Parts: sequence; C-alpha cells; structure tokens
Amino acid sequence: MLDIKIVRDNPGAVRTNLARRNDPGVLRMFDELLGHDQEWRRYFAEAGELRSRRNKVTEEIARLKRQGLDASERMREAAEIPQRIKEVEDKMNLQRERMDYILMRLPNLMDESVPYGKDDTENVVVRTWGEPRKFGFKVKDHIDLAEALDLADMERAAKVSGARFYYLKGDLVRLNFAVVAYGLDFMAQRGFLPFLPPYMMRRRIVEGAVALTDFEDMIYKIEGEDLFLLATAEHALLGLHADEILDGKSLPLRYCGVSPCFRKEAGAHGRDTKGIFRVHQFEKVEQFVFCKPEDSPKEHELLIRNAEELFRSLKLPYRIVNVCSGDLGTVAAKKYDLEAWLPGQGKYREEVSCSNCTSYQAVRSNVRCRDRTSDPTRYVHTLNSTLVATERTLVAIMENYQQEDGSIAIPEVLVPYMSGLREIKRAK
RNA sequence: GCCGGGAUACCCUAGCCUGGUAGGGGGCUGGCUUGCUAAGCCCGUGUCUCGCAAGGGACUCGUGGGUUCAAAUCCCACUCCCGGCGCCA
Repeated sequence: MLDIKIVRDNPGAVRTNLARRNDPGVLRMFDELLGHDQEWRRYFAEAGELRSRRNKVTEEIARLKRQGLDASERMREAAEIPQRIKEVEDKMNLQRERMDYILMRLPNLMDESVPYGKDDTENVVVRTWGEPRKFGFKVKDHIDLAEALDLADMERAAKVSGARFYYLKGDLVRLNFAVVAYGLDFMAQRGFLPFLPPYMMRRRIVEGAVALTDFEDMIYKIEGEDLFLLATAEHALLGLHADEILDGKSLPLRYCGVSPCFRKEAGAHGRDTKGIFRVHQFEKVEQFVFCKPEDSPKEHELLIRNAEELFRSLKLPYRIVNVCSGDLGTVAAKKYDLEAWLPGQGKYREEVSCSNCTSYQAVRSNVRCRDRTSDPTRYVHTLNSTLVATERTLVAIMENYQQEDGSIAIPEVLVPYMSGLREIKRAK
C-alpha cells in the first residue's frame, strides 16, 4: 500500500511512476484517490471544529456543576451537536472507505532500474553462472526420471487429492528434507535467525502482505474460520512485527523461515500440468529482512547473492534476471528471479524470486522504526527471497544430475544430509 | 470447552466501584546546574490534520458498537493474555 503522505506530497511524481505500469485503470483509481482525499480532509476539518465546540461547552458544563450552578442552558446547547458530528463523520468515513479501497489495490512504486517490458519474455538477464552440462546420452525430464526410479506417484495423488498434487517416494523424500536441512544450516551460518511459522494466519495478516487480486487466486481459506493456509513463510514473517515500532538499532532484522507453502495458483492451467514443477504444495526456506529505508537496495543484493551461492554450491547452472515492469507484480518495487537450467526442458526456469517490497508491505502491516523514542517514526522496508524451494529444486537436481544408467547423483554438499548416500538408483 | 482475573503511551503502573483536563515511575532525547566511579532539576516523548512558520485543532486507555451534554470509567459484542478445571498427540 502506498503511504498516503507520500501521495499528498508528490502526487505528480507518484502518478508518473504509476503510469509506467501501462494500466489505465491504475491511473483512473489514482486520480479518484486524490479527489476522495481532498473531500476527506475537508470533512475531517469540519468534524474537528464541531468536536472542538462540543468539548468547550462540555467543559463549561463541568465547571458550572462543580460550582453548584445551573447548567441546563448549556446542556440544551450541547445536546444538538452530536447529531451534526455524526452526519459529518458519516460523510468523512465514506470518503475514507473509498480511499482505503483504492489504496489496497494500487501497486507499489517501481524502482528506476526496473526495465520496461510487457511480460516475462522481456525480463533482462543481468548475469549467468555455470555451463549447461553436455550429456553423452538421451536426456530425460524429471517426470521420466521419477517414473523410471519410482520416486513419485502422480496418478494416485490425483485420486486422493486432485491435479497438481503428488506423492514423493523413497529417496526423493529424503532428498527433499536434505535440501531443507541444508538450506536452513546455510542461512544460520549467515546470521539469519530461523523460524518455523504458523501454517495458518488471519485475514488481516495476509492482507498486510499480498495484493488483493493475488489473495483470491493464490490463498486457501479454512472453512468457517478467519484462517488462511500459508502460501509462503514470507507472510508469517512479515506478520511477526505487524503494528510494531522497531528499534532502529536492531535493524536490519535478517530472518529465515522454513515451511510448507500451499497455493491455489488459479489460472495457471495449461502450463506445467505434469510433474512436480508447479504444484499446490511444496516446502521452502525463505529469507526475510526488515530494514531501514536507505538500506533496502543493498539488502536486496545480499539476498540474491545468498540464493546464488546456494545454487553454486549445488553446482546448478543459473541466470539472474531483472524482472521487467509487465511481470513485476503489485507488491515489489524491484525483483530478481534466479532461473536454473533444466536439461529436460532445455530452458532456464524460475527457482527463486527475490523482491524488494520497499514500504509497500510495511504500510499495509503497519511496521515502523525509529532510532530513539523521541524521533518520528518511519515505515521500514521489507524484502523477501526464496533461498530454496524444494520441489522445483528437486526437479533441477534430478535433471542436472542424471546419469547414463538412469540413476541420479546426489550433489556433493547434500551427501552428509543423505547419511552418505551418493546416488539414487531404482529400488530392487 | 467451562469458570475466574486481566489488556492504560516505547516499557511498568495508578485511575474504573462513585462518568467531568489520563497521574506517577522507568527509558530515550534536548537543556540547565553542581568538580567527578556521577547526581539533581526542567522541556519533550503516539496518530491525524490545518499552517511558509510560530503555533492551532482533533483523536488515542485491546477492537467495534451503545447510553450520555460528557466514557479509561456504565452497557453489549468480539480478540488476545494469565490462572484453575476439562480434553488431548
């Protein structure tokens, strides 16, 4: 959510930035917002004057009564004010509701370095690491590998739970948790405090983190309760400090969360319908940072570097893209994706998404900071990045580490987390 | 799930019964004073809004309603915390 004060101070600059979204609806909403804000302030001032008068008369009544004098004339005068206050407040609240409606739907301001583009085909590659491996045999995709080695059961998952669910089996289950455990150690070594968050959250907390359009498309609701299934640990980590004023000296707060992630992904039909690349649940180790506004660009670079180091340690070739304006989404001011090379598809595919959300989530969730209690408060900046998301990373490992005999080698760094197992073969 | 107690500013706490300017302590901040392992005193300390500014005004006692000229205080609903009982991998 945009900070209304920033909007008031620089309406022209904010409008120019929003115009880069190339969405006429956004500009229309923005212009409406300015109108509602002016009206709101007018009614706000009027209500303030009325309350001021009422307070003065009320004080006078209290004074007269203390002195044992007759206050009935004053009380008659005061009696008519509450009705008028209510009328003005109703008008004021109507304007406020319309403002909030718009503010909850306007996207974040984009960073200047975001490239202009219509969709994900126009993201800009900023660097590439590693060479796609040359295979001396016919390469399989992860679906064929899983089937040949009996590492997953998609058909029975469809029977039990529907499309886009899966059973992992055998050593692939162990590899899944090896990746999580490795990721967790990796983060702890870098001073990120690990959290295992609640897997369900109230609406207020989710709304503090995501755009409302994403809400319906992505989040599972618990029937009959004000609870929603976690789509990423990011949301729960942000919610940790909702409505708090953080001590500036404690910033940056560098956290990591490990959790399952549940996603509806409505509208994604037709893409990646097979296999475990795009699914309704997976596990993820997530990086999350609360920092001072001036520090967010360098924290953003830190988070993407962490993800890169992890993928390098797994020896998975990847590239980093700077996500363009048309693919950026509502919440992030700037986003890097890490795309790993998938030999089975012959493409780089998204494994990691690393966002600088600036103050967008902090305003929605009301997270502020200050160095001294006598200083004014400021909204913090928040950043989040995948470190590693298991099912997608399993796909990358399976396809990149496949061997001519059909088995899959275990990346060196994961061997200790697999009790020394070095390759996954077909069980006898 | 049941019974009882509670939620006051950055932190702690008084006020609630009996409605009438939210008081005290700590912390932080700025200032003043005194010759010294520091102490004392004073201003400030949340949100919104009007104003170039100086400075006004409103709001804020867990949340939302209600009663009243006036609500931290009375009434209703809800949330969370603490204690006891019950249930429980």
